[in-house]
Amino acid sequence: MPPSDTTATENLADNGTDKALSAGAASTPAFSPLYQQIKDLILRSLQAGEWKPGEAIPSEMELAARFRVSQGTVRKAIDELAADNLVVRRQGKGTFVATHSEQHVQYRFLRLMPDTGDLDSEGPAQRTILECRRVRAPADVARALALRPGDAVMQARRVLSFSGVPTILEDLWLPGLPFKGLTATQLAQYQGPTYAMFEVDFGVRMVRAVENIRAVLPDPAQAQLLQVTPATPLLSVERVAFTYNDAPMELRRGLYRTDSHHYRNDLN
Amino acid sequence: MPPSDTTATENLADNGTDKALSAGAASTPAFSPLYQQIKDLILRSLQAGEWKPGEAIPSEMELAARFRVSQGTVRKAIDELAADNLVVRRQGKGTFVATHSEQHVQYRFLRLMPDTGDLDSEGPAQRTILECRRVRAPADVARALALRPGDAVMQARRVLSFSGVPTILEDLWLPGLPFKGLTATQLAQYQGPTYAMFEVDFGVRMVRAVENIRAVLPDPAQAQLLQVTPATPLLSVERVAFTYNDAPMELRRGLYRTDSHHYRNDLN
DNA sequence: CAGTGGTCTAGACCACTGG
DNA sequence: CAGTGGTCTAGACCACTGC
Repeated sequence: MPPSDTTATENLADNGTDKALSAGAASTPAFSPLYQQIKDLILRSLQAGEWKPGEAIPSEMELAARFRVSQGTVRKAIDELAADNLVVRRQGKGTFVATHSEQHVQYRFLRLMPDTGDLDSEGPAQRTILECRRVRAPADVARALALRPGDAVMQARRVLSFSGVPTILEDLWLPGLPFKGLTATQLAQYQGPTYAMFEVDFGVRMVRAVENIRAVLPDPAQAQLLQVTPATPLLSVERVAFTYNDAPMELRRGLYRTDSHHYRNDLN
Repeated sequence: MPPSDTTATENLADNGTDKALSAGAASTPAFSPLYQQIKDLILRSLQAGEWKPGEAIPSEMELAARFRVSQGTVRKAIDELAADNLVVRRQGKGTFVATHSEQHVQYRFLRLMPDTGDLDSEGPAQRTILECRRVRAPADVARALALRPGDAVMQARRVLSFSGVPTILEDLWLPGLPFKGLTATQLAQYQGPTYAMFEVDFGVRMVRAVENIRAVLPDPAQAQLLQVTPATPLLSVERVAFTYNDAPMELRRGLYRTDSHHYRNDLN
């Protein structure tokens, strides 16, 4: 138990009778339930890498003991973390840090589906890396990644093909510091989702993302790479992916062919 | 309390000691926790219209008494209904049947956002109804709506404009029986979301939807209605909306201009 | 079998709403 | 003030996993 943990728990109730529900500092009038504080503490540990993706976090009883709260309170905290896909519960086994590897759906963020057939009846996508280099961030990229214009970023371009048909042309932009040393070989060779490779090789876990979608026409170069005519309408999908803390960690600009695939979205 | 309610509760635990967690019939080996059974019962009441959209459902204590379970079990059932957006909890007031009227976000299912500015800084969309008539369902429409080809359906076509700019061209297909009597006037005059009108005038509440998105070029007629050239790429958004029971109740084919708007999607 | 998460209960108290 | 949902606890038991 690191000393930072002790500091962090000081604001919590230290027995079952007198509760300290409000945050310790008098400057924060905001009420925060205990389970939320517990959730934040666990979140901080996840962020700090106390448990790696795929590993089990301590059992509910252990966490309850550590934070001096009841199991039910820890349970509610973990319930929310599970709802946020940060953690996965497995009855009889434990609670595990979510990972983009070994996920029941192989591509958690890819919403492109073949028009006929199931999820990945096409098998895995073939990746062709066209480019991977270190460059200075253009203004728009810098803004999206919360960097200063001119900061170093890794930029990669690749084509994903399904059943031999080039279907997705993507440009990836990654902040230079955490992704220092990224190579085309890495992008090409890694088996499994690219985000899984980011976890393993760079310790960066993507937690959520936002996509902005438009219909566009490709320029001649893009058309050639996707083997379509410049008059073929394509889906432009601009994605910003975030780690913990809502820190943007990737800007991805994709062009999707939708002649035999479609972008699927479930609205609740 | 209708007599059907008594029948429905017979399978539940009738005191705190001996639980009857599994479904009553021996033919169902599936284990179902009590709170799930409660959830299903409440769901059935919602479906049956025991409480109308916007109305309060009974308090947790009342429901606990009615079903002979603890408040905590009812709470967990309602929590899931709230997570599914079927019900809205308001502390100090009660739990209310969700409705497309008076919703904090006015267009729950419309993901098109202006490139600049906030949600509805543009004000409400102007609706132009081009068509509204009773027709026989083509094969593809019938399939989407779980009808037989040739069954009667209502078909409507409209243009939505933002700040005077025609932006969305939509074709709506609705099953003829529940939507008998739908008129263009109704579609044009109703203040608020169309789905709110469906609740009020037809008792049909849309609960979830699925959208399939592609990039397409408009045919000449479509281009003219949206005031774009036939070479302008557009988003094709095909939506199927469902009521309770996952019964499809609407097929909507939309063409979205994305020159000053974009389709936004949050990935978790 | 012990250990994990999952369900259920009963009771206490808190925060918010409205009369 | 009474009534609502929201939090927290303590303890019991169930279902699942793996040794």
